[in-house]
Amino acid sequence: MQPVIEHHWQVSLKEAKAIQLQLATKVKLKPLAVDISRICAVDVSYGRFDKTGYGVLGWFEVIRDLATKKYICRNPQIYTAIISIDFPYIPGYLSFREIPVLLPLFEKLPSKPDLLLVDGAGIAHPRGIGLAAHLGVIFEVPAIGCAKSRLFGKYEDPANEWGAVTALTDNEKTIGYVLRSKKNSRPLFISPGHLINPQSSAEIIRSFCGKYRIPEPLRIVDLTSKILRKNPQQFTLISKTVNNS
DNA sequence: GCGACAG
DNA sequence: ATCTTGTCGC
Repeated sequence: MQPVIEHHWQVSLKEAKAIQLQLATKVKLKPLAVDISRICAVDVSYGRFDKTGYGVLGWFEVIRDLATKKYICRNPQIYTAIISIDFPYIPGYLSFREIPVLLPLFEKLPSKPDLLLVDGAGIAHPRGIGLAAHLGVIFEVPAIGCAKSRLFGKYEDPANEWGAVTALTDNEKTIGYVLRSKKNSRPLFISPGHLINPQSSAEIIRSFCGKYRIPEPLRIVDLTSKILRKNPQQFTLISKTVNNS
């Protein structure tokens, strides 16, 4: 799986902004059928003091439980890479920090997934192109952004009950949903990334949530990235581009 | 100028 | 994101 759209990653803030404005025009929102069968989830964790990025891409086969309407993940395939990150963390520019770490992982995928789940914003972003939207557009694949906190948009707190949702808006326009994926836990901020709409995004993420706040596929890659950071020697890396130390 | 601010 | 022990709620 190769990007359909290529651009430089080592850019200035100004160039990064220009790239985002250009890519934002390519985002397409549309309903997505819920009978997805192959999905990907990605996440990146960081080194304590150095600029090391620990990227994880999980490939899962999913089936939907007819009774509970929840998705169940099967045959997980985990891809990992350890790559030096040079772009700083600047709210609104997370893509330029994390995507370079994930690119070598996507290269190894035999085919496109039906859906990509991302730990970050979709279109609920100052320029409408958060990490999930950026990935969706350059790979031309349906994507959903599932962030643990708000980056952009207005909302009211959803009721403190599993599954409660409220709209995430921008000038009265719904750009995503705030979902209480677990009682007594902070809600999730869901927004479409590409080739899906706000409603489908929230429905699908909700169907991936069980007893934990984070939906299963994202929780698995998140936990894996932390294990990778602590114990990299137990993994077969797709790529390793970092200073020896 | 001040506050907000995914990971 | 990362650091970090106990502790409150389900």
